[in-house]
Amino acid sequence: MGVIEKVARRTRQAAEAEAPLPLDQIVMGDCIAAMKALPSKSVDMVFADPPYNLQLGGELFRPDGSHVDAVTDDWDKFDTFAQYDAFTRAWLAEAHRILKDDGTIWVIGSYHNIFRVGTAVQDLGFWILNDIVWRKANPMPNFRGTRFTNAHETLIWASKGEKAKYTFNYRSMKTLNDELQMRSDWEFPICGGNERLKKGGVKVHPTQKPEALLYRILLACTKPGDVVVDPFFGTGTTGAVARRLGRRWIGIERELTYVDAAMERIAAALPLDESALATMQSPRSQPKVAFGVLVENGYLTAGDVLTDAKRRYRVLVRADGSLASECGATGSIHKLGATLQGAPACNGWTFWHIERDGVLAPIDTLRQTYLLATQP
Amino acid sequence: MGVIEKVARRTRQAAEAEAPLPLDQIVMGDCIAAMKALPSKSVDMVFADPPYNLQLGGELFRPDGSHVDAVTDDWDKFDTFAQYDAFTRAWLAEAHRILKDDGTIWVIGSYHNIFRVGTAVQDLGFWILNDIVWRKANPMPNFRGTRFTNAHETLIWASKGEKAKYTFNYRSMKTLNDELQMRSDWEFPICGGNERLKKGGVKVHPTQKPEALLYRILLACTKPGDVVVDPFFGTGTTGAVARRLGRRWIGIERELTYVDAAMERIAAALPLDESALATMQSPRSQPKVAFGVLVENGYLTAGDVLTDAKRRYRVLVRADGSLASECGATGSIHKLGATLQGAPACNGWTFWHIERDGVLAPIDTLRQTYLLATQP
DNA sequence: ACTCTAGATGAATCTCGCT
DNA sequence: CAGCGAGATTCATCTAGAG
Repeated sequence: MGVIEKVARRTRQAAEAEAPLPLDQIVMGDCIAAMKALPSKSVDMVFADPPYNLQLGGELFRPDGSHVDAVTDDWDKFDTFAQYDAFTRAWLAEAHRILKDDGTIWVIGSYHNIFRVGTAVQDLGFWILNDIVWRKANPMPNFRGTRFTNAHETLIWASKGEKAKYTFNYRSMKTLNDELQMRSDWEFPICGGNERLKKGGVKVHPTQKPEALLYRILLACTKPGDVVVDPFFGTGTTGAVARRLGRRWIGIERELTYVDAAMERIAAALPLDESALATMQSPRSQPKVAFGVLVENGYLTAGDVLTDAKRRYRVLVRADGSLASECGATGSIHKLGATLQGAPACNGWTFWHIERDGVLAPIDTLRQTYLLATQP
Repeated sequence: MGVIEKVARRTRQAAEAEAPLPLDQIVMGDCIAAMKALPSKSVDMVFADPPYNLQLGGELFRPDGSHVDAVTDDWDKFDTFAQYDAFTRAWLAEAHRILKDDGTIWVIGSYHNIFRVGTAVQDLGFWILNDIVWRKANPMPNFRGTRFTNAHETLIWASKGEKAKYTFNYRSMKTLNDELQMRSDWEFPICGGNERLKKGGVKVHPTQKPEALLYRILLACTKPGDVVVDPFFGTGTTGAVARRLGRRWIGIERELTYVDAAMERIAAALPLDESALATMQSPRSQPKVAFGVLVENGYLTAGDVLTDAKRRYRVLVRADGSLASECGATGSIHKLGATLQGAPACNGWTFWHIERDGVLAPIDTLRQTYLLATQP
């Protein structure tokens, strides 16, 4: 190491010692440059909600003709995967540097970007602890019927390295989950209602995250007084939740509109009210079982014959859980029951029966058997 | 049949005879070499359950210590991930080659490998259609309480390219899910009970996948008779389900123990008969009925009045099956519906209604009636 | 004040076949 | 290959306004 490097190094160390962390503040500017200004090994968590690189095509309309408001912001535009990867690795490298050795990072994304983010996370030496699935209670449907409803997003939780220590408040999570271990799949509604920031009736940010999500993350993986950095601060969900939970925060954001909204929001951050707390509870897995699930799991087999209690109607179970009558009519258990009876509606679970061991039993008993076998 | 056709046909048969697909067979050996022996663009789906690279932590990484040169350490990590990546890209490239242009690939993995797999999938030109989460109803708990219970695995579904066509049986999936769109999060129990293959009380394969998972995948994304290749066949879940559902399969596997177990298992899998195999069809694949045909056949008469459900618009049916509004606008049922609403598009079948016996019903019901009356 | 209904909307890689 | 036209396609939740 030459003299110049030595001097430069000493100067930088001195500068770091002098520069205090901009705690509970928003730093305006590019996230990579802003993180470079923070000292090494100085923060306890990085929570990042980077651009997803959606690559959307043309306009999309709902079946009722209304227009879908897509994410068309410039900050989500990248020309190539290589460009997105370079950006990802640059900000992740800075995140790694500013984290204390026992700090952790959280990143959220969708299938558009999360695989590239995860690969970069591993390549930079982070050690993945869990991937977490946010199951959306109310996702936007797939309006054209071309794919499965995109009903979840993925989060990655990683420590600084394989042997690194990290904070995990196991008891808090177990308590939050009715004395069952917290699983890697979490269900929350998307951000809406009063929580969704609006200005003039228009949403301020296209992708505001629910506070319940950040609440669980900060509660699980930080201690009171810990410092959380959010390099893509947006409208400041991380800051608002951190303040409520007694954590310190640093936000980095380029857009003035978002910064203004975030400042106002965090200043007003009130203790979580009861309705918000209610959404924190992990809902018991839904007792609802679709008829098709029984076919998939072998409780019924395609080809089985169902009848009503008086054996007036006779139908065949098909591979996809639809029923087919001898007269050619087909449909779900409810629809076909209604059609054959000429009724407006029908509860297929109690209407249709299957003969087992000479006894005619409603198919609802099969559902009960399935639930008993799979519910904890 | 003319001479030319006969010759062409014989030549094609000869070509196929030289390199026939090993349908409904297990090919023993390395998956990359075995796929290389298959012709290009010859199969409809690849389902892959590759090694999860779980050994990365113990065997491929050096322990983290201050005495180890940081640069060398990073190099080492990159090198070992590179090995897994090279293997992944090699078999994915072969999968891409053997797939027909309208074929799709499914890959399952966990956080240990799925990010690397997903990145490779994208880099090879595949176009991700969905990522699917398999929520385990009964996952293994995290015994040491150090992380969230790892309660899911991730699947990637991708077409050969952005503009590629693919099979998605939307109606079947909606029926299977009680008339709601099938979401990207699926819940199944892990493979156990009678389904779990055992020999001498010990499980034959450590990661046998549940048949219900493959059942949904094959039902959703293949047609009867389609060919599915599984390059990591294991104990043959893919083959067993494919046989039951009337799909053809090709398994590739190195371990003799697994091959033996798979052969026995698949032989015992009973194919469903044709009527049970039938599924709900999308309207697109049903015979098309032009609106004019209903007029021609007296299901509607020129001069009949149609309105929308709320009776905001009122139009007259004309002899050629076009509609005429009081304001002078005319057009097909779709076009006029769109014009009057000022919408970009409109489904006239569900938009326009006719009053019969005091009840307002969509004209689509007339089409259903016509189809029932005329279909064999 | 409360109920009911109609309308709006959310990180979305969202048609197909013929000319 | 671009353009055009037929016709297929949505779930949970919140808000506003009517009753």
